[in-house]
Amino acid sequence: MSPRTTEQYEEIREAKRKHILATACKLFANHGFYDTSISMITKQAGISKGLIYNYFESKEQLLKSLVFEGLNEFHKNFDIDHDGILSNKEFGIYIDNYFRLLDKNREFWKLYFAIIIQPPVLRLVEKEMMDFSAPRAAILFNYFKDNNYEDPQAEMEFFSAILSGVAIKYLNAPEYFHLDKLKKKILSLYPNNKKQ
Amino acid sequence: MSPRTTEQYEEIREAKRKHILATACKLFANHGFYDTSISMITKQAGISKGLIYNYFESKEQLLKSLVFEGLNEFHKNFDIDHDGILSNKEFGIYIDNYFRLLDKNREFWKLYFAIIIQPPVLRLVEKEMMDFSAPRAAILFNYFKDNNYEDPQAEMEFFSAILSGVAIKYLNAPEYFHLDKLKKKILSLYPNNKKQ
Amino acid sequence: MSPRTTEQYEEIREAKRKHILATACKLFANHGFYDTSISMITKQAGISKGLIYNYFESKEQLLKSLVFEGLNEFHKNFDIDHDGILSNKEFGIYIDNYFRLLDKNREFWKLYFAIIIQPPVLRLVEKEMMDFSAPRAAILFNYFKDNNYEDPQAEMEFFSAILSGVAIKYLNAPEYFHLDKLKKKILSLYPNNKKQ
Amino acid sequence: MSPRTTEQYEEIREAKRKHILATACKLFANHGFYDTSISMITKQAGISKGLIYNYFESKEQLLKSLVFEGLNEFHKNFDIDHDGILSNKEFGIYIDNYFRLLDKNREFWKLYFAIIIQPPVLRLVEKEMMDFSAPRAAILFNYFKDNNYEDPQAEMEFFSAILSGVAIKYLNAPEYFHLDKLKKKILSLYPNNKKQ
DNA sequence: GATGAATGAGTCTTCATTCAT
DNA sequence: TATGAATGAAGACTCATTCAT
Repeated sequence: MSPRTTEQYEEIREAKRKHILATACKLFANHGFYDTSISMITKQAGISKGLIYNYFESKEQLLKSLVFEGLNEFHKNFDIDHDGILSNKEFGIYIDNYFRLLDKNREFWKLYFAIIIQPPVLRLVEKEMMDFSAPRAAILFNYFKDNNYEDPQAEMEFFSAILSGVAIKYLNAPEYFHLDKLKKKILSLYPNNKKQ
Repeated sequence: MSPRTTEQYEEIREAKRKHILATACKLFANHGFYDTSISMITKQAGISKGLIYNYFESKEQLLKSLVFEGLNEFHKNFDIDHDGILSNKEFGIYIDNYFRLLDKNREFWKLYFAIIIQPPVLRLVEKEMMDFSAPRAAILFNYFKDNNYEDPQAEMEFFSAILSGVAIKYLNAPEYFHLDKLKKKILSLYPNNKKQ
Repeated sequence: MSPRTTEQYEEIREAKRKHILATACKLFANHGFYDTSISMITKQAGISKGLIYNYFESKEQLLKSLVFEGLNEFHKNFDIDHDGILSNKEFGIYIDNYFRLLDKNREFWKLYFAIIIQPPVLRLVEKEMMDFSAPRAAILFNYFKDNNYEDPQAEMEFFSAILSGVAIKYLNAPEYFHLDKLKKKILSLYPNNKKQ
Repeated sequence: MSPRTTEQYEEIREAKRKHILATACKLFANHGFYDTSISMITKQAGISKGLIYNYFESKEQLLKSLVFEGLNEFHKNFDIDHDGILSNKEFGIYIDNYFRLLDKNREFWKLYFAIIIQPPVLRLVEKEMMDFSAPRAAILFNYFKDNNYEDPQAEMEFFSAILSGVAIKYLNAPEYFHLDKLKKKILSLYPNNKKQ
């Protein structure tokens, strides 16, 4: 058999990396960062304990990668044309996507909210978080300002709070909170994008 | 010398108990439950490591007491006359108190939200939490129903989500989120209590 | 009321001492020396934790007193006239008493055998034990020698072994081992004292 | 370099496991279960403190394994053909082996008797003990019954008591108790097997 | 790349003993 | 004499990480 090419190795490596990340995400989300041991992850992922350090420097780095790559994925759906301006259409799409991804990637978001609330874990990924949230906040501020809201800052804060609140409530008790109804309620508060 | 009287002992115990709880609350809130060791608490509280077990059965029990007594304190401000019905006035007072206590007991609420999002920690206090949230949800549902809201259930969920979202955002970045503006925004959504 | 006399105080003190010893004996026998804490003893005895140190120097000393005083009590029934010689009658009485006290003071004997088998506990009371067992062994040796047993030493060892074995088996499972039958069996091995 | 094969790992594990068991047996026998710390065992065995938990779930499990495997070893010498019936020959062999193994594995038997007498430790291994002693008692009962002893139950109890008593006395003071003489004495009580 | 045995610092918890009152 | 709060050393156990193979 001919030896594998470098690309093939890279592919295999990348696939295993993703596999480890996915396994860790599930476990972190359901057991918490501290109650998930490296052993649990490697056992669940079907690899040996030592191997994980071949892919990630440490447990902390694993978490960072997880959060960073997850947020990256999500960020693609915000300000789609990357012009720093949110059109009414983009605003509507954003809300749509928010709810869709919240439901689709429950585990990731559970992890995300657990992280931003737990100080010592947050510290680990603080920089990464800021890199995402700061520009997003600015863009939202401008959106409300451009749409002549009286107090765009307050509006932005309120809007962020609603989205976070809905997420937390839903993630915590998916059987009791109805995403579709909540989404409709939110959309009714921001009628602009309806006409779009 | 004769020994202290029972009352003297009880006073000492109660004072120290409160002192330990306050110390633990601060540390849990700022470092997280798992990153706060018993050693840290006792050192901070100025007592020996063993003594804490004279007051609390375990680290878990300490957390339970903390949550339970904190929620108890908070609960006093909801449905003040305990008739199971929320008048418009009580609804307004509730919002007032929510914001006031959120600011006043920031540490407790940081701890609270950290807990409800972290599965393994939540499990420890699940029962206590439920005993508080279930009746509260029911009363809110009735409030919206009695006030002829189209979908009281959705309204209740939405209202809960907003409150939680505001809390999380504020607790996470008090310097960036303006409680007074957010409160005004919320009140504007529920005009009934204005007229009261 | 007139103050108590010195003797009254002594009596009270002695009664409380005995009470503590009895409580400790029961607990040691049923839970083992290491699994019985000072707290357990004082709680069971209805006194405060500190008070026990007013009666016994330490947990170890408490054990020593327990064993020493118990053996002392038992020893009264051996070589009744203290002439260093065991008559056939005294031999028979000894066996009688052995079985009687084994049943009556089960707790003490459980403790006793637990002690002589557990090295670190034994070390604590080694001297006391030796002071009892050495002269007893000598007297038994002489008894078998005077009664013209072929190998008095072997006989003495065998006899001691039987008594210990019966005790251990019985104490361990009183419902399965029948003291009366075992006693009859032993007596049949040493017919001399029957004729007496 | 390629990793070790599964067999290599298993060999390493098994060897180390046996080494730990042997070390623990010696220490438990000489210091008692409670006075032997995990630290002592690992230090004596020349391994790190954590490693022992790679081989045994807990200190209790270590004890259980020790007792179970030791009794298993011993049991091989009882009712050799496993037909549930003890021939006179097997009875004699049993006594032979009992004395031989008592001397050879003194440490194990010290541990064994320390355990059956200490209630809290016994509780840990109760089931394992019963699984061994119950069938043995039954077989002995049948042996005495088949050999027309008047009261087979009493005989069985007596025989068990003697063996236990001899063991305890010998293990406690090997320099004072003469196994060979005691064995001869016992054999003289059960002459059947002499003719065999 | 892959394995899992090995390390050791750190965690929660217990408990005999002391001591101010 | 009597109380129980307080101490701190020591114990069992966990787990991220390393490393020989």
